[in-house]
Amino acid sequence: MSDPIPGNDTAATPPPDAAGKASDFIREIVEDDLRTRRNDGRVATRFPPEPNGYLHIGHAKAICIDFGVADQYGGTCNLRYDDTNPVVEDVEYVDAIEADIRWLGFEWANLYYASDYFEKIYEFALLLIRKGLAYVDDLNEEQIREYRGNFYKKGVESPYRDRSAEENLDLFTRMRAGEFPDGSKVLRAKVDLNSQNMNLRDPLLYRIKHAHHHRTGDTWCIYPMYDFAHPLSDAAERITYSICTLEFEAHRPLYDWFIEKCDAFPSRQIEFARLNLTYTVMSKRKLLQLVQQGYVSGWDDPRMPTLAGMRRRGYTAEAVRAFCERIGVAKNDSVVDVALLEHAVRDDLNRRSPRMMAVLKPLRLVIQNWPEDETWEIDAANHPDDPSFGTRKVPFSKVLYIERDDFKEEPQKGWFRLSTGAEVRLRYAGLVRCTEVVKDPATGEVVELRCTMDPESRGGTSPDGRTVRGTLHWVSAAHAVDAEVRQYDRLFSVENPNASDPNAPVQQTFLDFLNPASLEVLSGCKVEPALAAVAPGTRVQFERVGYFCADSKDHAPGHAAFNRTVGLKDSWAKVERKAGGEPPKAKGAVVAPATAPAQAATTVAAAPATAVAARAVLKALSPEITIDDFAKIDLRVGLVVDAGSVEGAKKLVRLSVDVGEGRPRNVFAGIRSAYPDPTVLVGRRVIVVANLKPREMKFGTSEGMCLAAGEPETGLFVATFDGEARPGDKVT
RNA sequence: UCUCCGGUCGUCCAAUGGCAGGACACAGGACUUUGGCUCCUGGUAUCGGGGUUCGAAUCCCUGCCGGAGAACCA
Repeated sequence: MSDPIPGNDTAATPPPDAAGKASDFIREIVEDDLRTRRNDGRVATRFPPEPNGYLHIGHAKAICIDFGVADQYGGTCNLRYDDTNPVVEDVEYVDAIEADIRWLGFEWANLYYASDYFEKIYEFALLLIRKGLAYVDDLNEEQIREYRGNFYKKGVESPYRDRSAEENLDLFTRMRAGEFPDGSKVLRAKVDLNSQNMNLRDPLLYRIKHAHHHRTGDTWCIYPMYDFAHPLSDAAERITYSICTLEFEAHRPLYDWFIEKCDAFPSRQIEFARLNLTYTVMSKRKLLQLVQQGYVSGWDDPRMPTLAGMRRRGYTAEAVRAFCERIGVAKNDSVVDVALLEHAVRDDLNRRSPRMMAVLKPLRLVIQNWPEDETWEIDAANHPDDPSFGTRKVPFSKVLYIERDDFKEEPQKGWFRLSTGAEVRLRYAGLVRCTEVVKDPATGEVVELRCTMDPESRGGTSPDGRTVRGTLHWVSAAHAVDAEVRQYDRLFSVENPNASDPNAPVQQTFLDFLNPASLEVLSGCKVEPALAAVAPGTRVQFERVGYFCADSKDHAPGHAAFNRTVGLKDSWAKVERKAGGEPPKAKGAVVAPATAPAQAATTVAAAPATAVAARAVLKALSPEITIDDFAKIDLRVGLVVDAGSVEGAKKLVRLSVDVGEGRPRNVFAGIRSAYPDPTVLVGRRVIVVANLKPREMKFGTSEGMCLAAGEPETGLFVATFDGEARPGDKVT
């Protein structure tokens, strides 16, 4: 169990009655059934993705459960595409899904499509009609909703509920034959209109969709609903455990109802809590939005939680599987700390990555007592703890590059890297002491360090046994190869990007929490020759920096490109943080141009404007964000011409604001607590952020934001003012 | 307001009427030619109130909190 090597655990089938200690409640159920021979000792599961998106880390959890349970008990797991809704599905995703599952190290016993069973499912529908358990309903969508009632109101029977079996048979056959337009009729099951469980209030079985299906083409114009198709598909494959996520819990009674009434194979549905991760969004809709609107470069952008993205970032399948094991399986809604994922990948990569040296932000260092033209080929170990990784040659010469961050003119307490007069070890090479600092006379910037090397210390230790605590990585300038390094960080800057702040002046979306520093592209990095020569996809530890992999798309001879998978743990950063009393993580930090010699990062407060600018800039696809971008925010005087509350949204106020455009803008603001009667704002002047992309909201489109401020107790007040400023005037 | 599901360290998962344990995170220390790895140490939890019991995280009652539920989505 602790050894998640793909395929390694499939051969060993424990005897069904070997009462192993089940590791979670699902395996407990399976082991109970195995003991009682419930399915003749057979275990069959399935993984049922809908082909309308890429697989993400949440799917990985499901895959590990579905395939893992089958493997562990000598059973089988099928891959079955849940393709019952032709309008949202796309073949593009099918290949990607299969590649991702295989990458994780699983192989399906059979590959099916729910659409393979359309004919069978249709037969079951006829059976239910004959049994008087299904009827064709002519009510339209809205009427059905109306008749169905709600949590507090019982359902009312449709006037078509008592059609005879003959009439239903005739109508349903003609539905299939294409005699009726979309939406004109549906087939419904006759279950229980009084149930508190809405799923049982005569659920839909079939709807008419004259749509082309990616597999069945135009054969069908009626398509079964998930609730009907799923149990019957499971039955067709004689699935013993239909494992799914918690939101299907309320569907289980219906699942069982169909099995009973159709006399189908009784698969058992078991629900577990889906995976949530801090600093991550997992919904397909949101991931699709990030891709389609260009906030990321694609489904395989290394910042995406998709398996394709994680793979490109350098994650290993073993790390993902180890993570899935660590998080466990339960029914509690939970949010897993992304640090656990990061730990899993560090843990795996530490064992399996060769070490190499790369300098990300180079600073010249000259060894003054080293001969001008002498190159020393050092044999360096590729792994400090595992000799089987072997050694490589690393060239050393008079002029080197070290990391700019490894030198400080005025070191603070505890600093044991380089500073004026200090001695450090150059990894594998020897001990050097800094004797001189060369600065650019114009800017004062440090441009070069001059050092002397202790000739006795070749290799790294000195015969007198003195301790030198600092060890730096370096690259020989004459031999260095230039590389591009993409430093990836969390895509979102808040733990929960799904939750908007109720006090925010305008309702926020997850896009407002995008981390503007999620990608920092460094060019002109210096790497040792052996590193530039690795194949795309190769994973390496840059000593003292982090785990990186050569990009699978962009890394090529003549253009070295590496992605940071995850940084090394950095206990010095912790010390600095504590000393500085700074917050744990610089949030909303603005990234200086990557090529700039000094890092002129500016930190700004996490105000809405920041998020907006961050969005705009990310959208522009530039990794380089400057303070200038914030100057682009367009503030205008607005005159409130109408104001009112918003039906169904306690915190929102709808404002109609004249900003001198001939047509007033619609603006929603979460300021209701401060303005129980929003009409007091009519006639007031406010400050509007005018150059925002209109935001689609549940209640309408918001075409701007109003500047506001306030205390938690009082709620947010809109900044208003009187005077002669005209609507549309620029505010500076 | 109704129904269902859930509530254990900061986070995730165990303990299935009998010593509340592990991992991550955090804090301290040892070691170190990566401020990495490894090792040692530490703190921190049973949602509240009643009840049953020799004994309750576990069973019962009740309150509170969180999630899900009224798509011709899955």
